[in-house]
Amino acid sequence: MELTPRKKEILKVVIENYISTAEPVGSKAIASQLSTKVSSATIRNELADLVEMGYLEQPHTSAGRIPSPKGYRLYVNELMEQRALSLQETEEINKALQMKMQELDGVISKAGQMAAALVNYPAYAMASGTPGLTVHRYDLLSVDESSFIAVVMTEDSRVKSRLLRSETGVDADQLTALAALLNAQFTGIDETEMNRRLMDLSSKTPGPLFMTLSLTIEYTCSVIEGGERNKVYTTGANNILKLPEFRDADKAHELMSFMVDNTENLPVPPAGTNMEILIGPENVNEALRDTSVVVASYDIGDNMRGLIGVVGPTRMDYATVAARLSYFAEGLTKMFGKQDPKQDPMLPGPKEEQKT
Amino acid sequence: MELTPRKKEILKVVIENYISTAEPVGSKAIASQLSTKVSSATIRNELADLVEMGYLEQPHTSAGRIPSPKGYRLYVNELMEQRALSLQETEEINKALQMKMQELDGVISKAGQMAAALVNYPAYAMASGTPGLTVHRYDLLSVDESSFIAVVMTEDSRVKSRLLRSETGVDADQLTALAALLNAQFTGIDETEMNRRLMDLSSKTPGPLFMTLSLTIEYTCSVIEGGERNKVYTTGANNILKLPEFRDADKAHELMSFMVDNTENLPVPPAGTNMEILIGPENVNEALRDTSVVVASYDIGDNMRGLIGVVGPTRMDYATVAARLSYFAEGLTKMFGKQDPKQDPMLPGPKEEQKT
DNA sequence: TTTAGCACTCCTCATCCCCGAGTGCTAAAC
DNA sequence: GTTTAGCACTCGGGGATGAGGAGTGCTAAA
Repeated sequence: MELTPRKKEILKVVIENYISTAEPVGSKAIASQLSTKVSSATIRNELADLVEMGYLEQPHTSAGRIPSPKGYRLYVNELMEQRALSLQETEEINKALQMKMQELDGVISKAGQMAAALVNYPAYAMASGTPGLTVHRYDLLSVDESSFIAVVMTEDSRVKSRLLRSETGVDADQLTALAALLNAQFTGIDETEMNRRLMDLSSKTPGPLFMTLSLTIEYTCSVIEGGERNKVYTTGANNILKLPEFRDADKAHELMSFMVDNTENLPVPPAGTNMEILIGPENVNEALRDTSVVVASYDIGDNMRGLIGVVGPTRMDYATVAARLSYFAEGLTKMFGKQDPKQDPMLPGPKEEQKT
Repeated sequence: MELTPRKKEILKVVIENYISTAEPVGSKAIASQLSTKVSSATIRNELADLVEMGYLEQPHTSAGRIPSPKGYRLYVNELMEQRALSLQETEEINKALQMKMQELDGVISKAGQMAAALVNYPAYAMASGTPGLTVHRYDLLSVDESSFIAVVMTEDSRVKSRLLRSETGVDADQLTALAALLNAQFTGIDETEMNRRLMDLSSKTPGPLFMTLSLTIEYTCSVIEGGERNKVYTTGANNILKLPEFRDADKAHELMSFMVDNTENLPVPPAGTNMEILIGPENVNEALRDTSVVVASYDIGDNMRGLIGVVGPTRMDYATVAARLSYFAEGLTKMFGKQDPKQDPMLPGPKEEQKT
């Protein structure tokens, strides 16, 4: 059977009605919204065909039709009109983008929060890429006979520091020597290599100094391994409680628990694309098979990508969500990109405001 | 009318039954659980008195009794037995306490998460105290002709750093001079005073250098003002969906939204106490009047206090929650306190593990 | 003061039935 | 061949009804 233009139009009307009302759509209602005027009986014939073809479903014999995942997929791929954002919407998003995002630590979770607020669905945010971050430079600052400050600057120009305490004591000269050693031998390498070299040095270095060295390396490892990357932030989970499909507390609880616990299993868009929409069963995760996910990515610096995803019912307003999310992600990319290339892309220009 | 011991015992039985079942408790059920054997009719007489005195309520004439807030209050103050934690429970909490809490940034939210997991209710966490944090020491490290690293150590020994970029360029000598100036004139003072002194210097300092100076001060202000203090973290909100009183999605949504949005209005225990229990209408916040809140505090360093609060139905298991929360808070206090006093209390001992 | 007995209340749950929206099918019209 | 009107049918939603049962209050006796 063929998918005539009229069938497509009917499908579109059904989906858009269902998106806004969450209730099965009947033939009469469709007839009144169609561009060409036909009777409801004609629509019914078409609807029967669409059900047969798998684009629509019927909750029971005498109910209207609701879209199937296949129907949503066609809608998203072909029928959905690129929704133009209203001036008000763009302004709202721009305002959100102007939020001071000072440190990378914080940007990602903030982005998730704003995405959730933007679309009124739960959102998650994470960073991906740069699995092997390395250290670019070390500084050790003497504080007193037993403490010093370790300052570590990573390859991607983030700076982290911590007060460390050596039980054996360290003086300023030792720290200078140690910093030289670190900068010479412990830059540009990954964690395993660091530990290997540390082992090598264990015999050649005086005990107290080695203590201090390994302390610093230990801290360094925590910096390059930890941080915001790998972490997933979820927000706006409360939004799902407003949706009729989650009025059942058990369902809502299931999804929420999944989102906060199984953070590793959330969908990630394929490399090279900026946005992906996963509809219902297209999700690999069992817990998401009744929901849809829209994920957008933005660029942070050279080798790192931020991800913002939105989770909602399959009846999600794809056009609006996709439009807002992609505009927002583009804004984020621009925000990171527009910085002076010599400057660390993760840091704001000097003019930026400071208040939190 | 007098509150006889038997009345108290009955009240206690009613409350404990209601806590575990969430259903009105009848006279027969009470009779079977009382220490002295009396008939249900006797209980009914007593119940009628307790209702009259305001300790119990009756949903409708022929239902059992449920506790009123006044009843819960009496229970919490007098009747509730200090619940001893089982070995398993203490072990569980101890395990949670061993989680690596490396930086103050993170400890507070982590504490909230663990509290939520511990009691299966939504929890919030925040820090209070030290409104006027000041800077103890500055270091400026030259990176290239236009960038440098600012390292700021606060009075409470936290160290923060950031790569800054001066449009006008700075060399190492200038940075040294600037650092000396900062350490001489910008330590131990609060934000307003900082800005005042900065103003004073604006005319006396060469333009480019002043740019760099104000940039650094700007960053410093963001450090001492921002950070984890003042922020409130909420977690475990999904827990309420398991409770029968929140099966109604609207109620659950109302509470959840309140907890994520109105974070400033969450209850704080009065100074000088370690724990407070607020029952139903005792909460000032409108949105919390049907819920109870248990808040415990722990000490972080000298002039700072961490807060963990748990929100649940008035039918909350006060004995267990209070016991776990206070044990947990004590553990946190100890964890911060046991550190070498010379060492920054917010940082782990050198032996601590590093993996995240 | 306590207890047994009893009538009464009121919620819960299951059943039933009506109503209406919507369908599928058929036969006529275009 | 396609569209339309007509009509019988289906099925869920919602209100009415009634039995069952847990629990109460009251009274009178122990």
